[in-house]
Amino acid sequence: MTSTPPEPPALPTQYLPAEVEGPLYEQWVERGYFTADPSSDKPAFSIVIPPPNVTGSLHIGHALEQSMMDALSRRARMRGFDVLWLPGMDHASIAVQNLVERHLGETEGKGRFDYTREEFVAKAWEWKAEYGGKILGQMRRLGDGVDWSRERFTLDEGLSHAVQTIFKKLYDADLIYRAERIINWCPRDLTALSDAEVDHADEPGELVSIRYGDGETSIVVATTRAETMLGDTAVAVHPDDERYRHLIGTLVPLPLTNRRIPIVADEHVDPAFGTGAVKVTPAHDPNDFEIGRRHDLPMLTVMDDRAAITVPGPFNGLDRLDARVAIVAALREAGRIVAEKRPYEHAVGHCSRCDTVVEPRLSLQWWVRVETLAKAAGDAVRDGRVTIEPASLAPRYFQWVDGLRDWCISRQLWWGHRIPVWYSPDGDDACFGPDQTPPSGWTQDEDVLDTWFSSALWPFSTLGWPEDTAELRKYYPTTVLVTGYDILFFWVVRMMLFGLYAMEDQPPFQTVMLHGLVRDAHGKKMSKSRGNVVDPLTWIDEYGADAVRFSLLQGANPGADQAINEEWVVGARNFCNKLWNATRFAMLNGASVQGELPAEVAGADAWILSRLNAVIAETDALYEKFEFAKVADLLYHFAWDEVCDWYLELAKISLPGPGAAGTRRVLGEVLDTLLRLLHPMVPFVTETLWTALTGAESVVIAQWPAADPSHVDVDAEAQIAAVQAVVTEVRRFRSDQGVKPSQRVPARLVGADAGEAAIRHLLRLTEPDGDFSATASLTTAGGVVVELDLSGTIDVAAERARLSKDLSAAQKELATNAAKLGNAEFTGKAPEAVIAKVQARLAAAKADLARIQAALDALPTS
RNA sequence: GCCCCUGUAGCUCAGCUGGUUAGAGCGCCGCCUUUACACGGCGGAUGUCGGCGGUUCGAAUCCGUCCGGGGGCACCA
Repeated sequence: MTSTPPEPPALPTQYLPAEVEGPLYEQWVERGYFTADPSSDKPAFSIVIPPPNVTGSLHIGHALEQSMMDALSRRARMRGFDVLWLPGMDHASIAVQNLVERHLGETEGKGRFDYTREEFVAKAWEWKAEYGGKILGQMRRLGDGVDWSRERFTLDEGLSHAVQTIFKKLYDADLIYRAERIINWCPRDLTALSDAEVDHADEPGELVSIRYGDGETSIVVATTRAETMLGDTAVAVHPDDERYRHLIGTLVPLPLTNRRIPIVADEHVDPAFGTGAVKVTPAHDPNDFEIGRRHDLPMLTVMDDRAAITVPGPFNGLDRLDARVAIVAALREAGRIVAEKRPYEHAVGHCSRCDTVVEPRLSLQWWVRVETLAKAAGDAVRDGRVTIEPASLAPRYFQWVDGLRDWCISRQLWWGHRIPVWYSPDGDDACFGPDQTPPSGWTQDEDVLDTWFSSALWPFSTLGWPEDTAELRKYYPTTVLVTGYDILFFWVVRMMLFGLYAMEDQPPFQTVMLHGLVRDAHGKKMSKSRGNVVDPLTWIDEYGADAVRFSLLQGANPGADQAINEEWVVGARNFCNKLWNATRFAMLNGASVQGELPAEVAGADAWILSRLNAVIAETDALYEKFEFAKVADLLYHFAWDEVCDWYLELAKISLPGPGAAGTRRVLGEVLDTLLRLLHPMVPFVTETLWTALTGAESVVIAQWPAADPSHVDVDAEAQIAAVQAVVTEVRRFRSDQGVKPSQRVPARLVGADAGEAAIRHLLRLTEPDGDFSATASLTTAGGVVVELDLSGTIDVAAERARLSKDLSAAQKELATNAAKLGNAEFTGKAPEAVIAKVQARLAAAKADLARIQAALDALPTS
């Protein structure tokens, strides 16, 4: 596809991302670069995107996560894989329903129950069409190379089919069941929640001790939820508790009611806590529910679904919090309050969606029986079929998966996958698969499934399961899952449960790569209330997508949180500009990318090819471990320090000379390779530059660089290292002496050998002329002597300070190493190589010391 | 209560299996219109590696302990 090498377009002196990004992205998509091809012979590399909420917009965490996935998949494509990066969105049941409700309240002034179910769901789809999916456009801004032809939505027909299929499969296997249990109920959203959807927070409440009964047979209980006493059906004590043994089996009158409740013995009670006696409200507390089951106690529900009291009498209709105050007041008046502790810090569960205090409530719901599924999910990681990166986060996975309790999957909502169970007029129930028709007269269960139920199927439902598709065969199990450690439980564990079950024990992914949270410049969590949330899109607008991507990847150490700040992005933008100008320089100087490399390379050319080879190998090794930060750091410093600061400067010597053709070819090779290495991280600027440099179609489909060990050149590396040492040292001298960088200084060099031309060029040293008089002589670290004619303008004090500093460093070095070698324990026990190294350092220190001392002695005494 | 992570330069972080004068980015100081780039170049300063103790010839790195941050799980009547 290469066209004839074009005339090098005149690049402006600055990279302007806004002008190239949009058109480039559209071009990539149109050319089908991101479209997977299951029929190709190439091996598969697949990633499914963690589906963002259809309501969502791109936040900085997405930007990080997607930058990682894009880098991995772009690199895989260049390495010759058939890449599928599958995009899509989650229907986000509760979140969307709440948004749509609010929207309808604002636009039509109506509430949810003013609509029929069908009307409401239709409104939700309208809402989705109009406002949903904003994030998809933003992903394009970031440059995500996803396969848009395979975009999925969790409420799509195909995915719904998958949901119904697996529900039936689990139902038939008795792994889904319906039962009345204590669930987490949100009195605002009017739905059940899973344990994972409840956030616990310590809050100041009250601990009230209440005396039940009178005299010898009375018993004092402590509670933070006095209002639930109306539903008490027992008092429990520990069976071994001597204080209460005589009361076990007796009945005690329940205050404010005319009921008498039994005192029961239960191991669950901690005799050391409070009074050692617990009021038991089986219908409003999970532990009490268990006690109630063990003792066959009545389960008395005393609140409605909005958490208002339903017991006839003075408290009827009161909200639970008002009821708490009223009931404590009534008990106090009745002389039943023994103690009150206020504030009393204790954990309270909140709805993760709307922050309302969750009400534990006895309720008939659908559940997934997780025991065998969770065992399989744990084993898949234990036996190495799935790797968790970084390994340090594996314990957290096991903490979740090994302690998993049955999962409440039904939600009293309308937006979502409706439970595929129907009831006969006689009350029988049956589950029907997607291809089955329930008998007429049967009615479907009213509830929908937890959003995470369909997300759990994502790695295979998106590939066509339960149909036996080419996609499913080729891309499952997916290669790697990239997601935040904060979502391990919500999503990763559940994909493992269902993936292993549905796909014949094949896990949904081979590796789970967990990243951390993006925090603000000071490592603080971003939140609206703190006001420290940053919008990646404003940064993309200002600095370009590549700058945002690169700055995020620069901080991305596996599993660790990272800070981000606008200054980081500026730095990354500057880096892109550096690449821009390096390529611009190369093109202005006739860099060539065609044909073989010169057979003989020497000096800087040999050195940079040797370094390039090492950098390729290192980059590959780091990518295998998902060390994005280290890849970014490596390429940043190679590009900036070695290529730009040294190689380009050195190349300026030979470019006009007789070796120009060879250097032009090496220069082209270096830039070509560097741009390919960087493309997965900074796709736009590399595409712009690489196509301009090479005239080829696109770096997106270019080949990933391969290390070539034949380029290793130890001598050239040593030669350039020596040049760098001499140049740095003389520059420092010049700087200390106040000699301007541009000033040319006559000089005589001794011992510089092949490096002399380079040293002269970089230091702007001219050949000694007729009246050359060495007024300064520097013997540098490599033994190279540089004599300079500064016409007697040496600043002796500055020079003495400089040399004295070097002298003390050398003395310290000498002493450290001499001490080591003088230690028989060290020489006796340390490995050969370490001793040799110390000896070499000692010798070098001695030489330095002599050299510096001589220079000091040569200074005129002022 | 159990478990995990973490404390390194002003800030944010690398330094894994112990062995150069402990590094980077940003910031800071000085010099510079040197013909790719001032979104730049060159030079420079800055750390008793949280404290104490131990293992070792040798500890930022391993062990113990204490102090300080962050997080997960369970319980919280």
